[in-house]
Amino acid sequence: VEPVYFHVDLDAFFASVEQTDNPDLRGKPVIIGAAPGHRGVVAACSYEARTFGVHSAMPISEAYRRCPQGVYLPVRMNRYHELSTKVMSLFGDFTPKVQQISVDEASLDMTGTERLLGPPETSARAIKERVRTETGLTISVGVAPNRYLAKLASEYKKPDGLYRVLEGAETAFLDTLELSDLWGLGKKTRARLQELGITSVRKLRSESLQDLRSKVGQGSGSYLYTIVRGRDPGIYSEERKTHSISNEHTFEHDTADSDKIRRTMLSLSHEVMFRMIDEEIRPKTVFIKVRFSDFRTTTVQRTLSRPPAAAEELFSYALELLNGRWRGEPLRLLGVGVSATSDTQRSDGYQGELFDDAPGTIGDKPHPSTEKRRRLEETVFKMKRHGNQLTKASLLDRDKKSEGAAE
DNA sequence: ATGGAGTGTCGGG
DNA sequence: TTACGCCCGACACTCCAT
Repeated sequence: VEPVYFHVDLDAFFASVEQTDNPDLRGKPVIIGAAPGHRGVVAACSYEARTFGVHSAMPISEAYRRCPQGVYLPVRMNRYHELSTKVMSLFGDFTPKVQQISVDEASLDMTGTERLLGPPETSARAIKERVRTETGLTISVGVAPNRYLAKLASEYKKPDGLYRVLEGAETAFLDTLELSDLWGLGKKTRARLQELGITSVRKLRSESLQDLRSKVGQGSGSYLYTIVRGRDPGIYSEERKTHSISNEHTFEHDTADSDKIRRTMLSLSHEVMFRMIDEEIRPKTVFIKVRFSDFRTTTVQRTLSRPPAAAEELFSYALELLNGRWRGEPLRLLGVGVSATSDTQRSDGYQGELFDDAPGTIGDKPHPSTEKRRRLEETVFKMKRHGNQLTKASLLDRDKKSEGAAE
């Protein structure tokens, strides 16, 4: 049986939810994110807003300049999560092989469903219709012989799109795209390729694996070589555990107030420790992140002999790291994090003790506030949506196998 | 050679 | 006077130890 994958993407998700929840907003430029006048960016915006040149990740101040008549709304992650769960469960009626990629995306293995559901175009239309009638939301569906191409296909006809890349038409499809349409090929790599005289997918495909690897690096070289041939680089491979947890904060105004900085550091540390315990991971490396007024950003890390056992302990290590790097200049951002580099951080029966017998454990603290729980849920969810992403290492291994002859 | 640690870069949701 | 969040994983590069 020929493999068939669907990539499903909810259109302008956050903004669409706001518009279906409040019909007054339909047809209007809706911008979700920080409030105008504050530091922050656009998390999502409606297609109406996009006609003003607004797009996600744009500084909110810039968005406001371009679209002062827009309706600016805060992120209501709980509500989006709710609808996301509903939509994801609908996909389960079409195939058991649903991989949620993020809050608004899923990759479906539809191989072998034809006998039951009809050809891919038919089942794709059925899914779109089902989501629309049950939630009022529109989705874009990409159909292809592998997950990577399905992802690109879902972008191809947005919004409310449906596009299929047939077997045998992979490279022809890719040749209709710009380099910037390729997932995993960002601005910097594009600039590097431009320097090398590579400005199209076709040209990129004409480069040898060896050249690509030497010019853009081993990992990226193999990756690019794979994707321009319409092969799956494995961006949605199965496994994936959390390796790091971090919490950072941009001050409303840059500050050199050491008391304020200490207090911020402490609350960031508490949040990180809370999530460490909640997710049952035991990372041994502590790091801090500092951003200065001029946007220069630096991280400092230190590996411990055992995981920090309490927020206060994490806080004291973080403070030490800060002292090594901060000379009293105003700070724009402060972050605290933990990561597990080498040895596994998998939860097992043994881990409880390390927390239990540590001094000042979180165990004798009161229950986290409702607000804190809510934020935790949001954060955990946001992190989980990254849980199915590409491991470039595994890609490299795959490549060494499949391209061994070329090496 | 190999691998850990530390720092920074890149790409993405 | 003026922008630029928050969080994640992978990787390059360097220094260092084995």
